[in-house]
Amino acid sequence: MARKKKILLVEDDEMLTANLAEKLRADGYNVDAALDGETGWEKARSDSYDLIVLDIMLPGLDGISLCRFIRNLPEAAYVPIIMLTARGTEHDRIQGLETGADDYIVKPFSLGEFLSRVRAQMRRPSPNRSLNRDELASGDLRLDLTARRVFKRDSEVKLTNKEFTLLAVFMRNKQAVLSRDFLIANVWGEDYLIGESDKRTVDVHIRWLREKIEDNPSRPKRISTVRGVGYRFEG
Amino acid sequence: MARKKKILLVEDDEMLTANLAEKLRADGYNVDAALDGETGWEKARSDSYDLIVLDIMLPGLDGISLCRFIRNLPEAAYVPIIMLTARGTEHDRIQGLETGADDYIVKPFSLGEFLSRVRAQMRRPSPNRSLNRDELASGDLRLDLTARRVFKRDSEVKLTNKEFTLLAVFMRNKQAVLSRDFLIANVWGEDYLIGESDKRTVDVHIRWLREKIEDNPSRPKRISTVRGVGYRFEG
DNA sequence: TAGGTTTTTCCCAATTCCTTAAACTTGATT
DNA sequence: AATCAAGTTTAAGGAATTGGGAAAAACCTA
Repeated sequence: MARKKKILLVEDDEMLTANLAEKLRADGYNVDAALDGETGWEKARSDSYDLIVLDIMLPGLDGISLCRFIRNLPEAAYVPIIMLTARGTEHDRIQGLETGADDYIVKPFSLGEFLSRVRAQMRRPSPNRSLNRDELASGDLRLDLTARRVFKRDSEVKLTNKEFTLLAVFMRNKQAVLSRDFLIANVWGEDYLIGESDKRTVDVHIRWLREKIEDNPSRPKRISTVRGVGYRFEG
Repeated sequence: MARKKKILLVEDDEMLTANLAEKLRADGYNVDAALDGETGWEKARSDSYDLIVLDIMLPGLDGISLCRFIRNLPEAAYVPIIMLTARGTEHDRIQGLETGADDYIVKPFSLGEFLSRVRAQMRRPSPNRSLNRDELASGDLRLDLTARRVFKRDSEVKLTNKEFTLLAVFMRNKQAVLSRDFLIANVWGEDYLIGESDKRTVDVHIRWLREKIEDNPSRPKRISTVRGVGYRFEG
């Protein structure tokens, strides 16, 4: 039989938490609760959930920041998140959804409504399971080719288009020395006509990339240069 | 029919090992399991695998060290390695990822996810397979054309671009006496114009090369001089 | 279209590498 | 052993390559 789905509830109103938890358990879910933001963060990062319910107003770490943190965890980036808030103002709402919540419930709400939203999220064929995701990983770098996102250690690194493709080419050719010509052909395209002088643009992109993925950009460990030949991505 | 791909599984949780092995076998792989680091090491060095799955936390020899050892085996240096790590143990995790694993999976994970990551590694036709790597070896010298690296008795020797191509030319023409003209044509390029007198530059490069690859540079054993003709690389 | 981001170009400084020249060593030949 | 041709070694200048700053150009997006 299928494993029970696990839900994390982060809400500071104990009464409400108890009610919601009870309702969810009655519906067959496995529920974990946290009464403040920090505890919620601890749980979110150390266990894996199928859904996270976050109150926006929380003591300590607020729901919006927490949501953002969670979205930056490579392993939890795609967990569905439902936000709860007392205020239904346009502003909060937009902010909430922009940080990547999947749904938004305005207090007060009925248990019935709550449950049906939860079920909706569970039904949704979320991109959560990395089953069909096309990924490349190496060391503590992981890159999701489907979503074009890159994670270093535990947090997301924002790369531009060229940087991303460049990195992908490197990761598909670990350990190999790649010439500028090869990189241009594979990142810019075979047909990219280029004068000898413009190969320097490769160097510049390498620099931007190093800036973002190296721990110490001036002493690059991941992408090393092979003088006179090109660059090499170390495993 | 193609040979079954062989996977080595090093994980101390017997239950988990059994599950993973079963799943992998059902998917057509040949699975070998080890319940501790030492056994894993024995197997890794005495047999050849297409993929190795390592838990980080292991009794005795831990996964991180094991991974490092494997990466130092010349014949297994490029086997894809997937690490299994427990969530939350920030420190171990980061360390592990730097030793050159090709992917990592955070526990708890689903069997489906596990399998898809295994398949991803197997699918990869990258230079990770030692089979596809372009290598030249002779005695205790090994030179990896793809990565442009040279190893002398398992430790890397840093060569400059010219030195590297020079050595490659020698190793492709073992035992043959190569004239300076031949070397210039093959290392510097056919079109390299040079005054008769300046063939000395070849000698100078030979000298740097000897400095780096000979045990005793003043009594060269690998590259010997054939007076009046050129140089010869001894097997 | 304005404003921000991404991509490309350009230039200079730092560095590494290559060449050249010259002194020195070795080996062959007589 | 003396001589000469060929090879070796060292050091110094010069060439080539890369890194970093900055800004123009192209590209988006609101």
